[in-house]
Amino acid sequence: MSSSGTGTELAASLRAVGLRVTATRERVYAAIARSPHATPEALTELVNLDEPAIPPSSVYRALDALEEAGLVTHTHLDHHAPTYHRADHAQHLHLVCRECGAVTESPASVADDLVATLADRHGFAADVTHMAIHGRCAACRP
Amino acid sequence: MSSSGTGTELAASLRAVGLRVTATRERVYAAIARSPHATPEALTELVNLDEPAIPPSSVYRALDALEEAGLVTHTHLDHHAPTYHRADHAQHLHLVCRECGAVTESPASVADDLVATLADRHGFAADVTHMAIHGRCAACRP
DNA sequence: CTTACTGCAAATATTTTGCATTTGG
DNA sequence: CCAAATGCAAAATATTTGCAGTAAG
Repeated sequence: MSSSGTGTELAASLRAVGLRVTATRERVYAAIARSPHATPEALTELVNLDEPAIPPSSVYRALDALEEAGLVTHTHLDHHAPTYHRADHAQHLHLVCRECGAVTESPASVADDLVATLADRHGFAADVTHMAIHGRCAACRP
Repeated sequence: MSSSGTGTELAASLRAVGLRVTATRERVYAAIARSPHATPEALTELVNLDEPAIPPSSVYRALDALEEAGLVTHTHLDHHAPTYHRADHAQHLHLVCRECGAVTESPASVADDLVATLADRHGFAADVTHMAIHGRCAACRP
């Protein structure tokens, strides 16, 4: 049980949807695990601390593959910035400070009431796992 | 009180922050009022049903100006799509269907509990007005 | 008048795609 | 082996910017 069996899960999840296990996908997945809330650009940089370098286009394709395998999800925390995180670490909401940009996490359960209300009133099945809430964090409040 | 004095409010809000009142800004603002949740691209198209045509770059600049004047706000409902709405019509959340893309609105008050909880547990002042919730709408559920 | 705004076109930034080559299963 | 994935470079998309002319105040 060296490193929580993550490598094995990655292989299994990819194969389960008919995708291959490649070095590129392993490296991108490892980078996401190391750096939650990272953008594709940031992940490219992070991944390329090691060689051989992986071009941005391949990072994008790896992200698609990982997402298709259900290993990662992405959220749009701000403008041009999809951020990726591991699916098994996704049960939280993102509190994005409009002031300093800090991203805090909160357990998804705080939104249970809201989810129930939306299901009730609109028949809408909300996935709060993908939710970003903007506002002002404790540190940036007067 | 013909049309709720909107034209006057626009002029006043722009001037209040030292911006000028121009035909471009009036037309873009009118388009937003007519079509909530529209992207810059959609607004450009809508605005250009009348002539003279306004180029995209000017629409972007008008949106910036209107936002700076506090007349409109924008939200990111999905990938490359900031959507604009009038600030005085913004007290709602956006329920975005991942299936069909439909955007439903729900009064912001349904999130009151959540807002209170986040303030309580994280000292985070959430602005649910800018919140998009992804999921599946009633029509797209089995 | 004076400075901000606009239109146009070119520049940026970001993500996607075609295709020959490599590699996983 | 065969199909899928990669690397590279070029294309597509979205947004920003420089500048000279126009118009708001």
